[in-house]
Amino acid sequence: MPYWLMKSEPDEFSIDDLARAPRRTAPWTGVRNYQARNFMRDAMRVGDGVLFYHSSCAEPGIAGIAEVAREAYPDETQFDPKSEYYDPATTREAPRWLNVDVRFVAKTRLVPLAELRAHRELAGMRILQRGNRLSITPVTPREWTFITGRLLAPAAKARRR
DNA sequence: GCCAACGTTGGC
DNA sequence: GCCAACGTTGGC
Repeated sequence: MPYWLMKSEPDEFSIDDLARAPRRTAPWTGVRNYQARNFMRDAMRVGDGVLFYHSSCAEPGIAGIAEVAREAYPDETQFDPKSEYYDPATTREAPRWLNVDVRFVAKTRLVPLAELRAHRELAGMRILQRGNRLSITPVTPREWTFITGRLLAPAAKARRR
């Protein structure tokens, strides 16, 4: 199953906001980058795993786990002149921007960027590459397993001893 | 606030 | 289609 990392500025929409959302589900609106949009449109499927990443904040890093709850459909904010994501160039007939819905799975400890960088196993992650700015990036099954199984479950590891 | 990196725009 | 200028992202 495919896995993803999705960035959000916690001041705008945090893992806590997702946990408090009705049915713990929210539309991932505001993506205005074609590569990120295409991931949603072409590859994201219901049930895909999502690492919820907090960016542009005091403590950037992975803050929780979510899952794709609905496949891509037109992003309403592109039609709303009052929205900061308004796009006057798009139309209802041919919407340019899409969003998926994301459902809360778990809040985790904050795994800081520096910690991700410290592990060889994660060296290939898109988020760690120089100049990476994509707000949605694929995560390999290996990376997913390493992060969710090892970085996020120290208790389970301790029990095994 | 700085700055590197990258995407987009628009003139030609 | 090229490419310089400009805007944005995001860590520090």
